[in-house]
Amino acid sequence: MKQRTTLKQIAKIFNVSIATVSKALKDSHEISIATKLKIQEYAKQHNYRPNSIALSLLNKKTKTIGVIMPSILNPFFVKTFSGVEQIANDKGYNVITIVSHGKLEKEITSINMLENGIIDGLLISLSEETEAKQHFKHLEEFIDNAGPIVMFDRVSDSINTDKVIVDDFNCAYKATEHLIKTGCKHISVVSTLDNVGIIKLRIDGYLKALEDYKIPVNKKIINVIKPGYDFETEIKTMLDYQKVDAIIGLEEFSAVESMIIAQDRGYTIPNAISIISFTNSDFFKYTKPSITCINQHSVFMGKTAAEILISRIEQPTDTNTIFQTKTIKTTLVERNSTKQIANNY
Amino acid sequence: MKQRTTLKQIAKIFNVSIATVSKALKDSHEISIATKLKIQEYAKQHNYRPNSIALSLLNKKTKTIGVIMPSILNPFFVKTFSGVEQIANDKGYNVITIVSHGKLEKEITSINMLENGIIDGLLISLSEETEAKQHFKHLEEFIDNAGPIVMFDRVSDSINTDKVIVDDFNCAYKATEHLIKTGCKHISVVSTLDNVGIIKLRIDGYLKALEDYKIPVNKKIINVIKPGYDFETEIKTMLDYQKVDAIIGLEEFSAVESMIIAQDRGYTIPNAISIISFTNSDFFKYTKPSITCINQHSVFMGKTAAEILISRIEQPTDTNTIFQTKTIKTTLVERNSTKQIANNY
DNA sequence: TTTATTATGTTAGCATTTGAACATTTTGCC
DNA sequence: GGCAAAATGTTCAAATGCTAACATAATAAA
Repeated sequence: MKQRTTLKQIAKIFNVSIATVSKALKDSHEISIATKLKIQEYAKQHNYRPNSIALSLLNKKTKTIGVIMPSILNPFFVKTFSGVEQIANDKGYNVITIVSHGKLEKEITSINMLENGIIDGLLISLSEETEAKQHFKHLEEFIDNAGPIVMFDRVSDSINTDKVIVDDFNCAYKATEHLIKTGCKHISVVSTLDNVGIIKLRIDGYLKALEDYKIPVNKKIINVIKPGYDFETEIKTMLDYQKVDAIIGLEEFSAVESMIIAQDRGYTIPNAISIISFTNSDFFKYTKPSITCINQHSVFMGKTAAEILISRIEQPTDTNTIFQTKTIKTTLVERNSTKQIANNY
Repeated sequence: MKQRTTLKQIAKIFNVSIATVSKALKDSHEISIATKLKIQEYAKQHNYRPNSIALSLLNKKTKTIGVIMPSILNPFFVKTFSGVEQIANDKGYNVITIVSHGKLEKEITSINMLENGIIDGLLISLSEETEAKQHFKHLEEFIDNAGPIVMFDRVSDSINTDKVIVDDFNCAYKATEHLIKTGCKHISVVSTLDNVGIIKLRIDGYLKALEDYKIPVNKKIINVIKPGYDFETEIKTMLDYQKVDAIIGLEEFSAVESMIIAQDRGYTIPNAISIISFTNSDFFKYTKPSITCINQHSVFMGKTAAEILISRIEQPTDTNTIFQTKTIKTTLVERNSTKQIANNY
């Protein structure tokens, strides 16, 4: 790596001031054509590029945004990230990504690190622990010191920012309703995430559907598996001791794993047990049977969140801004892990 | 967002110079305890954080690295990225991610953008087009102007940098050998990527295994599907008109899709046709049958690449550095899409 | 001579660090 | 007690790379 070309250097070579070089490179009319030409020529040849760090210091804008997610090894977040990346790049922003691994501590230190002026704004999906402990001071601090935040998917009402969410209540309702219409009566819900707001919403939607269709609730088949418990054991026990004719998996892995366990125990899918999963993973096409799922349009969600954030950055708002919450509509993608809707509906 | 706290501000409040504040916050012995205390107290209360942009300008280090990948909607790259993110964060670096979508143009503009001093170094897996056109000027320029590059997975010998690769030749060899040992004789290779160096290496490894085991080569079942051709049609045609008893998929999707198509056409897996895939996607466990694959240890690859890059950044090398190429060992993960090894081996 | 016009330079500012310089106080010694 | 030397506390100035407002100089036209 050789010495980077700077205005100063060029100025020295042509025996002019730094300002002249700066203006010449901007093709300012103030500078004579001859001077401009030779300076531009030299700059091009030496591959001059204005130092963006210096520019950032000057403009107090870095054209960089941050994204904090609980996980990246998860199709939902990968797709969301992909949407964010696309929009950010289109609009000339760089994206700094941080994975919180569900840990509040990591979230705090990362946000503190990003609070020093490196990013113009932040996209965040809260870590499990953050939601469980309802700790949001770090977010408020960021907003105070660094710039706007847009929360997506795992959001909190306690923080006043823009939000992009999925209609979790409704889509859980729709999924449950769909299963009911295909003749299921003992519908289980399985999740590995506890204390996460969206999970509560989904379960509420599920309960509401049961209520509306006058199906009794069996709490033993609402299976939120806490950390430390073995997924397989829990599901096996449930299948052995409870009547279950459908499973709604609240995350990809819950759904596929449950299906495999059920198949191993001899249940046919979808006749003995139907399966619906949240999140549309590309791989659901390839399982046997392919898995019916709720498409949360995660790429679109990422795009939307990034768009909102960038517009907030570019046209900062006054103190009494009203923040918006955008809800992404979900769709049910019917595949072969659910039965056809019965005639009497 | 209120006004960010700066040294200047604090200095004004206590009627001291900026330097005093700076030193006080660094707990310098030059400053009296009383002054230090009140300044530190105030700084803490007002949540002062040194502006990293100003520091970057001063130190010519941003503690940020870039990662450019052809795709992010691909388990291999996601895992690699995850490894990179972990190491970078451990070492206090931020990661800026850019997806080239296989396009040279995107790669060039991104690298130019990152050449302005925003990042201290770059990790890159070349886009398909870059490899096809053998265009590397942008990379050389980056190295000249901005800092070290470490290439991973899709690398080029034309560029003198550190590299982290997979032993593509050997693992294709091993996969082919494994199939041969389980009794397969008509082994097809399927890929959707053309003009990518690693694909050539893999095919070479495959050919070498055939040669060593004296199995005749049938070029019609080496199926590199060019853009514009329909995957399904190509595979169907191959299965209908050629004798095939095994398929090696050079990327996840090639493998799963091929398996599904074969199953649809009535072939049993693994008895009629065996399947081996490159890259260990978590979902290969959940297909029926589960898919035997080559674990490329992508997370580890990402970690290794990040470690090399950061050490290059932190202890810059002289002009005549010898760069290293690290090869990640792969392992064959046997599942149910391949037969057991026959007795006579 | 005055006034534009054209080309270039000066300065301040963005936030920070750091070694040198300065001023003040304390200490030591005769 | 007086004075130099040492210690202490604080400020200055330069540096990072760049821009923008303002200033200056020289030339040409009125």
